[in-house]
This record gives sequence, structure tokens and C-alpha cells, in this order.
Amino acid sequence: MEAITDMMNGNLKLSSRDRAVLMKTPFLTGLSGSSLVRMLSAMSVASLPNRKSIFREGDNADAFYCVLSGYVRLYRLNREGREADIRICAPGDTFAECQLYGGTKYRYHAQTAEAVTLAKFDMQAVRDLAEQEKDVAKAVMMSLSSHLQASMDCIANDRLHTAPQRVANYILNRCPVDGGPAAIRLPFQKSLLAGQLGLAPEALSRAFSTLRKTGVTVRGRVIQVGDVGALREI
Amino acid sequence: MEAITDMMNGNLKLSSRDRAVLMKTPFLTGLSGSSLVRMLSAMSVASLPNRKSIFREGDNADAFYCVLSGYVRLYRLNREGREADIRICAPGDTFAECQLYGGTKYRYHAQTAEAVTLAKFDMQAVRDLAEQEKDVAKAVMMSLSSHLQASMDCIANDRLHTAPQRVANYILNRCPVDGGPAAIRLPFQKSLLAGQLGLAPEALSRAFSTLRKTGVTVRGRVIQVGDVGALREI
DNA sequence: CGTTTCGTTGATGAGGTTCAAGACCAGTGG
DNA sequence: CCACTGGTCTTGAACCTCATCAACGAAACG
Repeated sequence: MEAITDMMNGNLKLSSRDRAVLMKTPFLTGLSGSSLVRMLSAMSVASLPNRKSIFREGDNADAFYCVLSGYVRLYRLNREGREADIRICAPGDTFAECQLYGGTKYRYHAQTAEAVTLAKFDMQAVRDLAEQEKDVAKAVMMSLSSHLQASMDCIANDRLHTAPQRVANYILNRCPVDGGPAAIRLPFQKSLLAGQLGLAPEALSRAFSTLRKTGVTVRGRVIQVGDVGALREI
Repeated sequence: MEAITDMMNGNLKLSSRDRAVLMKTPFLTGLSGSSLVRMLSAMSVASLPNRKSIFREGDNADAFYCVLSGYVRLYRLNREGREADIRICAPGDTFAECQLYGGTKYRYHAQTAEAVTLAKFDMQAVRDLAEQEKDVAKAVMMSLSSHLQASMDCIANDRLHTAPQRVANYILNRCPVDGGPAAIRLPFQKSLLAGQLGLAPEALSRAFSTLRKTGVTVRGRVIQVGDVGALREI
């Protein structure tokens, strides 16, 4: 434990906030001390400004990442250059770890959607580590499982629900679960939320205004819900 | 090796065709002899008729499956009962293995889309095995990785491409890669393909007729492509 | 050979995208 | 204190794609 905090204070120069996020990652909780140390020594930390590319589709996949602060967009382009978001990664999220056992090239672009700090893990080092340490392999499996389930949710959501329904789902997923009134604050720009839900920004805006008659009011990033139960009926 | 074939001929009563498929599964290739034996002993084989439910959303996830012959649909329902396919599983595909480390309940329905034979793996047994045997853990990671990548492809595909483009993609993905003429045979009904691509059957039909002017002709399950290169320009 | 399922085609409408214009807001500098 | 600016968000209008419904033709199947 001494070694771990030394490491993080020393060559990795983590802020205490970033360190807390890092240790709460599903990826690192549940690791034994020795695995954790080896994991951290395969890691480096970087800070990036907004709108900065992290990697591009087709690049050699030699690292995967964990978001410590800010948000990251994973997306792909079509021939005409239109982009579609595949996933929005929040603090604590890991991305591109599917490349550990899934091919040598990234299959999509990754770009910061805010000022971001990232933990970068050397792919080959973690691959080796996962072969040796069962708890690392387990962490990988848990991460992959949850991402796979989230992706399947996303496919079903896209195919089953209209824009207002997707927005309602999003709100309900981060609301206290009871039936009364509630309020949440968006953690990022609406245009980013639109992308996450597979919508154009205009469509998100219209979805919000459709939800007004269900008791949803939006001002800036604050969303107020009159009755969570009513929203669930959408 | 003796033990393995004995096992498969004996209590598992596998046809030689099914056995070949089973052994070529990404899930089982690469396993050591002892892991393979233990894996097979956590497995049973079942045959099901068309349109039969394998499990339902919300059921206790106590097994995952490998398709040996036929096709399986994974789908989810919305409130009004409309169904959306999440994945179509072909012979050799594994499904629901994301439940090994991803929650105790199935998150979607699984149903046969033809007469099907399945290998059924006891979830807890494989979970235990994955904790002990590195090659099993690796097989799980590889399977999860490839499914995650396929799911992300699907999301991007849905969000970026129109119906004719999705169909063109589908055709190109199972065509010889050069530029000349080619022909493929659909392995299943068109309505199933429509679901896989996130389309209504009518939309698939119209997409095919749109592609006629690009040199694609469809008769029954046979699709002929005049020029693969031209199709790639869609 | 009838019955049933599957696939195609047409007509219509809902839901989203796109483009263009304007509202709002915070920050900047006169 | 106000005008200007750049970015974000909203609103309107036109268009497009696809789902839906209904009808029909074509296979598949007993």
C-alpha cells in the first residue's frame, strides 16, 4: 500500500481527485496489492485539452485508457465524413480494452469532449499481466462484460425507442427511483448527449420540448422532472 | 483426446457435424486438453424446434450457449410488444457468455429461428473454471472482445448507414474481396436478415430493389453481384 | 391441391436529418 | 455600462428515410 501511494504521488503525479477516481474504477477495484502495483507500473497519466484526438481508426492499438476526469467520445466516420458516436466515456470508464484480445488496430476514433485527464495502460504489458494474474483477467472480463451489455442495451434502445423515449430513459437512469419530483444536472453539453443517444442536436432539443407536457423542464444543464412515475409511462 | 471423443460420442450424443462445429468454436479452440475435458463436462447438448424460446429476459442466468446448427435470435421487447433483434447467432457463435461476469439475470430474450442444436454450458461451473484455468479465462476474454467489437460495429452501422448501405455492407462482408462478379447464398430467411440489420422486412426488400441498379440481383436466397467494386462505392 | 407462410409492392404517415435563422449567454474590450 | 463576439441551444421549414398497413403473388408444406 505504501508503494502504491508513493507511486501515484511520485512519477505519476496524480491529483487526489484523479487518484480517487482511478482506484474506484471497476478495472482496479478487486485487484490484489501486487497486481495493482504491476498494473500501475504499466500505466501513465496524461492531460489533454478539449477536442483533441486520442487515437484514430486504423492506428496501431498499443494502449487502452481509463478516463479520470472529463469526457471522451468514441465515434466513427462514414465516407462523406459524417460522424456517429459509439460511446461516451465518463470519469471511471475504461475504453479500448476490447483491443487486448480483439485485433491489433483501433476500430474507431477517440477524441476528448472536454479537458481530460487519462490513465494510459500499455496494452502488451496488461496482456502479459492478464495471462499471469487471475484477478487481472477477471477485471478484464468484468469490464468487457459490462461494456458488451451496455452496447447491446444501446442497440435495443436505438431500435425500439423514439427520441423522447430515449431521453426519458436517460433521465430515469440517473434519477432517484421513487415516483415523486426530481432534478438532475447534465454532466456535459447537450450536443454530447445528443450524440450519445444517436440523435442530432436539434432532435434532442425537440425531444425535450415534447417532454414538457410530461412535466419535464430544462434550463441550461438542469433538468427538473415533475413526476418520475409519469415519465416512466413514456 | 481419447477421453474427449468418448465423451462426445457417449453421454453427449453429438452428431459428427455438430462436433466439428463445436471444436472450431473460438471458445474451445486453444484450450488445453484438461481444460477442454472440464469444459465439456460442464456442457450438455439440446435440440430445439423452430420458434422455441431458449430463455427470457429476467430469467435467472444459469447457463450460456453455443450454437451448433441453426440460428438463434437475441431480441428485446418494448412496452407495446414490438420486438427488436439485438444479434443473430450462427453456428459456432456463443451467446449470453456476458452473464458470466455481468449480472445474474438475462437482459434479453433468446429464441430459435430454425431447428437448432445447442451446447449449453453451466454458468457457475465455467465461472469456477475460468478462475482456475488461464486458457479458459483467455477464451472468455477473446469471445467477449469480439462480441463487443461486433456490437460497436452494429451501433455505428445503424447510425451511419441507410438501408441499402447496410445491405451492401452485409453482402461485401461475405464476398470474395476482389473486384469482379460474385454470388452468395443467404444462410437464412430474409426476415431474419432484416432483423439483423435493424430493418422491417419490407425495407430489406426495397433495399434489394434499390441495389438492382448497382448490379445486385436476388432470386430466392441467392444474391448475385455484378461488380463487387461498384457495390463498395455505395 | 389447398393452406400457410414468406416476400414484394404500393400508399401513407411518423420520426429525424438537414439547412437556415434567430435566441440566449458568457466573456471581452471599448 | 454597453456593444460586440463566439459558442450553444432552439425553432421553423423542407426533405428523406423508413415503419406501418393492406393487398397480392410466390413458395413451401402438409
